[in-house]
Amino acid sequence: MSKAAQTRQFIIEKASPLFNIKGYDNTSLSDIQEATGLTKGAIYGNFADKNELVIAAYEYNCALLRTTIDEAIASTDTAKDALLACTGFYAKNWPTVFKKGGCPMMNAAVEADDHLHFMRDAVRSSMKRFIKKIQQLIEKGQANGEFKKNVHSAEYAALLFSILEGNILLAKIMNDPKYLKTAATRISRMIEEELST
Amino acid sequence: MSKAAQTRQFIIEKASPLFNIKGYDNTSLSDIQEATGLTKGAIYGNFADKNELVIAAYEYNCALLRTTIDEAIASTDTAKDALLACTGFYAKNWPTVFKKGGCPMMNAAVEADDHLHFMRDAVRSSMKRFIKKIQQLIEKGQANGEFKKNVHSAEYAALLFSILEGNILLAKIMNDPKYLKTAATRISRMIEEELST
DNA sequence: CCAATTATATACCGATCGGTATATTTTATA
DNA sequence: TATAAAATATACCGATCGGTATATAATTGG
Repeated sequence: MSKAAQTRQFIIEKASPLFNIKGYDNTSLSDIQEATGLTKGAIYGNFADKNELVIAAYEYNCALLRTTIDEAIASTDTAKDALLACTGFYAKNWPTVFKKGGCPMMNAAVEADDHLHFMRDAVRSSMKRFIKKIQQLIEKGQANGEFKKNVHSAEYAALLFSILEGNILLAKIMNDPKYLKTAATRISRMIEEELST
Repeated sequence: MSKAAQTRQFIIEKASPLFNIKGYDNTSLSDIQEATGLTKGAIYGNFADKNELVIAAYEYNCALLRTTIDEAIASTDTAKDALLACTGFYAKNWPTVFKKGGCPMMNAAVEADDHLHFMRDAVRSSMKRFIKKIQQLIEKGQANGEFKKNVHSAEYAALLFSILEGNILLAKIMNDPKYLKTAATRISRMIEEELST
């Protein structure tokens, strides 16, 4: 890896939590200078403009989330447990996630359709990807007989995702993780009563 | 109403949709000047600073939403229909709501815990108020025998709210109201199968 | 190890931000 | 209608924003 590539990665790693906590628009270049200890020369030598860094940082935030959730999924045996691990991730890791600014998709989503339109596609595809992951877990369960086959997997996945996000919103603004517990309990119940055979 | 009070109200009415669409932070004083046709003199003559206007506009956005939903509720007879009217509001009025920037509570919530901390209390209490409205509709149904009494009304109200908000988030970023329909269908089913006696 | 290249630092730019002091206009009152 | 008071317009302020041209330093290949 060339020196510049290293620096680029370093900038992304230092900037991404800032973006997720302070907001992509509200985080300034000087914030990033401070966090990295670098100057504008180094930053603009590695990114064409702030937007490029914003996108890269957002992708990094999502990738980090994905990796962690994939690990949780990997250590399960059944589709049901995998689904629980995936949807229960936020409830289980709330202090950590909260400290890092909450769900990157939700945070970016609001800014994206407010005014940072250039990142809307990135937000959309990361959300679709997440929902698709849930969908595939459902379908896996349907294929191996764990889950009922008459459930519309895509629609159901989106529903689970929205319950999750809605409760994250509440938990964050109220500063109370009890909402995440409610969400986890509800989803667990839905899996038990509506999905499981 | 004095001239200044009139102007103050006029500014709030013109600024509030802007804030909800562009974001409270991203909407500048010059945006507001343009929208009102007034100058900074008039604006700062009626508000101590931008924050005061932001709070006033947010309250106005919430009050508007509340009024419309209350009207929908008023034209119902049963607790069940009232609950459906309340939770189905966004699905029914999506084009209008969408054009106005979506749910004011969600929009403000993300900005509030990102960096506009001064409006966090306002967001919290408006959300609590909305959830309480749902809760009271549930309790009304429990009192008159429409709903089962073993449901935790407050918790259940928060759950319905989060399903609603989660789907609004999805609908907005994906620009697809189908998610709102899913939410409405799901909530309708929950009322039928879990609440109704 | 030296030169060419790449990467980073420095100093600056125009635009825009929220906010304010003051001048001017409009409103209300006597 | 004259005048005091209130409301609005104008012109400006310092700070900060993203971005860039250029100077300096670090890296790399021969």
